[in-house]
Amino acid sequence: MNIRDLIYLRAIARHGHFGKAAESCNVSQPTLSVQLQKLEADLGVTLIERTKRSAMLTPIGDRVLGLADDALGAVDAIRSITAEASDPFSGQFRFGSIPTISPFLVPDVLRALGGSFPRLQLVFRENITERLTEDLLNGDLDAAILATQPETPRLMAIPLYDEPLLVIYPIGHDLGALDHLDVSDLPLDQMILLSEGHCFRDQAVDLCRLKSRTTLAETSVTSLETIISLVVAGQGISIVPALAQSSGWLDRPNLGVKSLQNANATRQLNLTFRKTSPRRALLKAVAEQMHAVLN
Amino acid sequence: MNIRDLIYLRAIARHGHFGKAAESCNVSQPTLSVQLQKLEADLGVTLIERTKRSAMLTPIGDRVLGLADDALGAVDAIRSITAEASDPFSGQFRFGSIPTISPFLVPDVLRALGGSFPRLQLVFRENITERLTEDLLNGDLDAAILATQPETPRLMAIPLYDEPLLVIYPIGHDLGALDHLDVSDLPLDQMILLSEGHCFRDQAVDLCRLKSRTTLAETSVTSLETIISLVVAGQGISIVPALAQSSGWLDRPNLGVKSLQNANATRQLNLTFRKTSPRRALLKAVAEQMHAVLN
DNA sequence: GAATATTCATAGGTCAGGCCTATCATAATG
DNA sequence: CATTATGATAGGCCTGACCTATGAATATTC
Repeated sequence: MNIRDLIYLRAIARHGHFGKAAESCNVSQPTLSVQLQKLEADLGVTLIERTKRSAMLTPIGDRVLGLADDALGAVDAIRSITAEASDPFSGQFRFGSIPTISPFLVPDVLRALGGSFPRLQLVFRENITERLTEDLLNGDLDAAILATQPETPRLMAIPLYDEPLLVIYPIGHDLGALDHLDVSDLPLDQMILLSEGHCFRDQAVDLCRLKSRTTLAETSVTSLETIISLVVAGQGISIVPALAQSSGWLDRPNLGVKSLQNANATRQLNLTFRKTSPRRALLKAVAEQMHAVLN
Repeated sequence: MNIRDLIYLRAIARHGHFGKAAESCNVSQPTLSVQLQKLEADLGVTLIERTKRSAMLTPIGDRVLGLADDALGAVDAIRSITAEASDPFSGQFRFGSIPTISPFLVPDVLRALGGSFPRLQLVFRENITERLTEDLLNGDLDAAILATQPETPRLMAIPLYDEPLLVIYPIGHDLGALDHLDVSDLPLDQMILLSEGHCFRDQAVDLCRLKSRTTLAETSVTSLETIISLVVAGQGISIVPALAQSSGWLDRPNLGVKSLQNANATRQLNLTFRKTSPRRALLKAVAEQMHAVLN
């Protein structure tokens, strides 16, 4: 059986005439004649009763036609939705980012993407790198803004922004007296960090361990907001991404902010997605939009 | 697009693997690879995201698959109902007969057909010849038991029974005294006939006019039952088909019954159907059953 | 009722396209 | 780094869908 055969059947039933049906299908009359015979032979029943006067459906032919209409309807629906979706800048775009990026970035990014890609239906999801990576790999996510390089060759990343890391401390802290700040100057025992699982914690740890093996303070929390509050309250110092400052999160009384001189005191934000993703054009355009927002 | 393509898509989606999907479809892997590419090119979208690890559906691919399942379900249903219907002795059998036959014949015929063709769903309809013929021609009826020969070459008839015509009269009527009755003996002015439109009226008229042009009595009614009652009540005489007697309808006190000697005092019952009907085998078998019931 | 028209079926030939085997490129695995 | 697994590509074969030309049977017309 063939979709074409069902179309032919429908045409013959509608016109009650092989010749006119053939014309409506843009084929010759013998074609329809032969194809319908094959369909009938295939199914083992007579679908059309031929008269010199009219070609009319048999009862079973009528039931088959009803089902054929169902099938053809589904096929039309396939053509219809794929025609819409053939625009690469339409449909759902499901992306995520990590908690140390989303609060500073997502409002602007959503606004920018919504403006540039009006036919795109944006779905955003926040999670830690590990979970976002899983979702990327199993296809539940189209892209993610991450601060780490992909660990599997199945993912690839487009760089978005080299983000400096800043030290924050309570006003009156010794750090306030230093002109040029280096990682080695930081009192690691006063450091407040995010809890395990946040890549930003790992990055802070890596950065500090470069210069010192002193154990870090045990205090660990689950959001930058809490960390800032703790520092403001004089409970310790911390490292935060520069976007927090440009977003105004660090404009708090009693909070000192200093940049680090170390060359590697940055994290690289990137747009990560499956290397095999069929939406490369869209991803590239999205990355450009994000780059524009960030730089 | 092609039904096969949708089957391939479904197989690839189910197995997540071109090779296994190909095996399940009994084709080679390159076949699936190429056919899916063609389908994607045809629709203008990527349906499957290929990885060395797994072939997974894109979001649009998933929606297409859902519709493909609908289409394939309808196709399966077509195969299913046609497989059942390929038995020529199954499905609906819609037949009719005229009012001067049905009361004597239909109960026995329904019983006989029901016993011989248990998978046949019998639908019976009573009407006058003209309406039954219309229904036959437009396909609303598979066959009809008629007492007239088809007037159009599009219909054909299998003879079932040569039914004698009988004269009925009230006991005490002059006719009771005659040994051998001929049409010419009948007092036409006392004749009670069915109303216009009933073929049996026309046949009675034809039969009588052969011998006489005397006008017939104006009394005309719409059922044999009423005619018999009128004759019993002494209102006149009439002609009835022999089946009425074998069915016991004429076993009434005060009713005399005599056969006619004329050679043409019969009507021929036949099974009429479209010459183009695809159910010739069934019709032949049905006619044989009816013949057996009648003879 | 013979001639003409209409309609579906058949025949033969052409060509696209679906399928195969063989092979390649790339990625996962040990 | 070698091996295995997987999907893509190439080239050739062959089915089958399509066309034109024609036939057979029925309708219509004069």
